[in-house]
Amino acid sequence: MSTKERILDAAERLFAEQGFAGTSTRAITTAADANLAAVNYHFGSKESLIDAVFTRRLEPINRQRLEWLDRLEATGQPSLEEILEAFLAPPLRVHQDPVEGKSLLHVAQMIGHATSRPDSRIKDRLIQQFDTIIERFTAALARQLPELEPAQLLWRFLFLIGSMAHTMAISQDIKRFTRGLCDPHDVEGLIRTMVPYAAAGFRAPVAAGSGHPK
Amino acid sequence: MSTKERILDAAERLFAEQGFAGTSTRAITTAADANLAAVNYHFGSKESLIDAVFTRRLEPINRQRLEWLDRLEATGQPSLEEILEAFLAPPLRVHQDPVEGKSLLHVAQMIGHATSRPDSRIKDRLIQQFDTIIERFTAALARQLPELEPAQLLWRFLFLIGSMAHTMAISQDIKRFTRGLCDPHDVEGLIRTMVPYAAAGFRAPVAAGSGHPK
DNA sequence: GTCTATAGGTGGATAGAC
DNA sequence: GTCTATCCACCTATAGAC
Repeated sequence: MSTKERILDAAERLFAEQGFAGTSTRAITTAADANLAAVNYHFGSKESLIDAVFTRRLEPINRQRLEWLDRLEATGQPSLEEILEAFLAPPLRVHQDPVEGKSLLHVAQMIGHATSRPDSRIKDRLIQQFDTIIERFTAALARQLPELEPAQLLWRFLFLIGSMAHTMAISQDIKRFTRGLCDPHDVEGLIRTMVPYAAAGFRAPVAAGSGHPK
Repeated sequence: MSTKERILDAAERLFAEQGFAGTSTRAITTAADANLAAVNYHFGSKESLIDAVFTRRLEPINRQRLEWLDRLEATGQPSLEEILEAFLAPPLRVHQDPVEGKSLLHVAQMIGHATSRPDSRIKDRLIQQFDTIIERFTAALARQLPELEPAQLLWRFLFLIGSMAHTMAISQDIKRFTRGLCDPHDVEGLIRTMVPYAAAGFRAPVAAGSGHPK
């Protein structure tokens, strides 16, 4: 494996475990069995390395989501459940993959670090990676739920993202939290749990006055 | 205002904005207009300061949740919507309060920082603050939904926590994300949106095989 | 591409005067 | 309780040999 790849792997793990500020390039190069100067040689700076770590994992997942949605829409109007599955399954499946699983756990934790920090350039560039995804999926959901006001649909989409992101970020604590009742490694079961939960939420009648005080 | 309080206020804001490792005690004491040695004098260490910042805000909110649930249960079996409101309204209301609002936004972001870091003592002590809450509310939900398997109920409770935590953590980006359609400052509207969404999710029929592969 | 060496800076924590 | 002064470990980044 090349030095560049070893650095990406080590950085991914350490950034997830300790945050960006909490991880020194020294720690990364040591863990990667590379020289201290290698980060700057291969990536230019610590910040560019962070971007590279994100892009390597997110690009394939978001491509999969869009291809899945493309396939669904090519054969007519997809159901609400199908749209939700196209959104949830790609990240959750990678998340659980025995080979790549840890990598996406780490990325989920890194996203937690980045989104928790309100004003960082890291976060801005991260959000760009999701622009197309948000646009395509909200459009598909709106076609399936024409009665739902746009603001309500967006709120519910945010709730869905929160459920997914939170589940992934704390997956290693879920067993302890639930005293072993919930098994985060059973991803197909998790998908079959999350899709109906979210679908029912999206179909719920709007309470009087929600989000439209005037 | 005492030096101790000024340090807590400054630390809360800076930890939220920049994470724990990204915030130096120097930055905190400068922002608090206090002496560099004051953090160690009043709190002993940076880590104990982090704990103090969390406890100051979380303790009253979790007390409010439990009192609300106590009142509900004193007058019979509360409805699913009432239980969810008792769980969601206290943090969301503080979150939006003109005086204390920023403080809880900061705590939400700090929770994001802490939960994103898998192995920290900070996270362990943070989780303890929620032990009673989780126990009492899952029990109340289970009484209201006796047909739902315990594992399914816990999954759905995790989804709810994710929706709430995520909404609070990114509240300052919601306007931008939704092109102004969703207004995170309309908390009563948000509560009236989130409660029916989650209630419908909790009541959704369980898909075949979810969470019980064997 | 990889190494050593080092510059130049910031970190948490403390000692001891007031 | 608050201050100054200081210790020393650690940080990112770069220069320059190989």
